[in-house]
Amino acid sequence: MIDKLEFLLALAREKHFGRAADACGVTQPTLSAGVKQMEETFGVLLVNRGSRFQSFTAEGERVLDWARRIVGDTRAMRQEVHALKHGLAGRLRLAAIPTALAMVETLTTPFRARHPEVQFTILSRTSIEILTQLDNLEIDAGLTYLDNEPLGRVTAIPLYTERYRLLVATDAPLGDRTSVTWAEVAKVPLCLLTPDMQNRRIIEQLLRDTGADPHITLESDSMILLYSHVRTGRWASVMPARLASTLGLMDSKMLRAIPIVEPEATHTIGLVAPAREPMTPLTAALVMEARRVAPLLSD
Amino acid sequence: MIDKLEFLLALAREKHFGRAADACGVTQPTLSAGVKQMEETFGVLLVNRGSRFQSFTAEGERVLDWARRIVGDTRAMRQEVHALKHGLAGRLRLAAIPTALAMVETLTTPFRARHPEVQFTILSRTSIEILTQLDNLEIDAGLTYLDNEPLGRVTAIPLYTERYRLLVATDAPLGDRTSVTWAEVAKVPLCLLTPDMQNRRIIEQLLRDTGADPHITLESDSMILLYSHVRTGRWASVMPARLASTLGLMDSKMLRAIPIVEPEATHTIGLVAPAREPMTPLTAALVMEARRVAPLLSD
DNA sequence: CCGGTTTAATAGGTTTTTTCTATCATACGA
DNA sequence: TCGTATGATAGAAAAAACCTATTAAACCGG
Repeated sequence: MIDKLEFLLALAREKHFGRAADACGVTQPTLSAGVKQMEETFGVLLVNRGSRFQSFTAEGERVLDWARRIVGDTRAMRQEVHALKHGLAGRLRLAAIPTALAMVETLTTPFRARHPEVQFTILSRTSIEILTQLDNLEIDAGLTYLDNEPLGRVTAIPLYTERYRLLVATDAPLGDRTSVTWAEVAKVPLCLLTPDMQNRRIIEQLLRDTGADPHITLESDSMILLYSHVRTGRWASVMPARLASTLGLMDSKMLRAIPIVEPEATHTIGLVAPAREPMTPLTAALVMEARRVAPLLSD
Repeated sequence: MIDKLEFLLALAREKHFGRAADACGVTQPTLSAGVKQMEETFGVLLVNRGSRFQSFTAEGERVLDWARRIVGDTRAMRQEVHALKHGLAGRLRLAAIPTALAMVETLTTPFRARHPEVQFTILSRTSIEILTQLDNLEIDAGLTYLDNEPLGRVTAIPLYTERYRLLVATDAPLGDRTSVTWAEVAKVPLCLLTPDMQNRRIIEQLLRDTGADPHITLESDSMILLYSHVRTGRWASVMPARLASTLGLMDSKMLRAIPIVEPEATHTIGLVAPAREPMTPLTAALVMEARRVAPLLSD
């Protein structure tokens, strides 16, 4: 039964019988049969199919909701029993927005010191992807904006506030300033994250609020790529202060991270975990670590 | 997997492999194998066995907790999907303390008018049994005291307050009074519920508070039996006012239900359902009915 | 201390269920 | 219209679940 519910979850995220079957480590006929069997026991169609996967029926969506809960609880149970016997162990699957990637370390380092048997998988994802994957049990927790877009059913622990800096080569325009305004930033060629990133949307909004038409001449989903382009002196970028200092840019002679004012915008970044009671032991431990670390990060 | 969890739940309430197997509709070796298999997949012993069932291990108790939740959610899922397709149907399993049995009708009658496909099973149980069976998913809801002993993790909907009456034959001692005190009640031969019933403990406490040593010369777990003994005129009993009126005693010339004062004690009786979110559709509907009915029952 | 009883584990065999491979039917796109 | 992608179906093989019968161990009353 629980295996069948996992089939349904896989189908929900892959929207494709074959790929869902792969994800579950079974063949496509096995998954098809599993779904069909659930439909027979419930006496209700769960999936609208034409010649391919189309969508879930209303009943299917409800079952999906329950499946998320039941599968999640089952995993939590396994993990908890294992932790009782062998201590906290296993793999924590995290996802973070690109601008938060550099600070994940402030969470993972003390966590690992406390629980050496725990392994991590950390992915760079958009804020929307983080929330979806959280819902679908694909990750255990995420690091994303808490105050900008609706979060859904999650537990949120604020970690720090993002303040924005103009990242620019020392010898480039504006490179010698101690502070700049958003209006000034809008006039220089910028490289930013791609528009599917919330950070990009935030910054673009701030730029447009000045009435200007910003020149975003390069975009990427990688902060490293942006960073390397700024080093050429031909682009500037905007990034959170904490990210800039973590990267050690403050020490560099070539690059500067200049506070951007008017307005001095801030956004809260924090840990989000599924709002389940009780949480899996690993997630609970991570949340506890986040609460411990948060005061050390506040400005 | 879920079947195995059901095995564990059955074992928890039967404390006996053979009886648990019977309850699950399988043979004893099947249940034994199921439990052993769980122990192997978890890598942990769940049950302490000597030559017979002894107890659950710490890990076993945790798994049991999860099992209650997961099995409950699975049933709720089935029920919900069925309700989506065919409307609210199925069997609602209730338990009520004996003194509340006569008023269950005020809940079931309007409920059945609204949902004709729903069937009921209603058992007479002690307040403690009700809470245990609620935990073990053996019943969907119960009717019991809300204000006297600790309830645990339940949703409680107050329905009415119990006030006490001396049930006595018209020609017996005290039979002609318009009100009596607890001290007077303590002096006549009484028949009451057995001491495992909370109602008995409440009344005995009230009697002892007067300093007297009450004569409880007959006890039973059946209100009907008590009632038939009072009719002989050789015993009196104490019962809630609402029960007395529901039984139509007020109309009878032979029996009277006389208010007991000093003090005029009251206890709240209500519906209790597992504090699960979301509830099964049947339980949710019953809770809604209880909320609807409650104002009509208040004095 | 000794047979009888209760209780759960084990062995062996049967049935049921699950899963796989291979193939087919259908729709979609170029 | 033909090639491709997708999911259903059929049939066989493998795995599992389950049952009956039996055994081993503890408990109990005399």
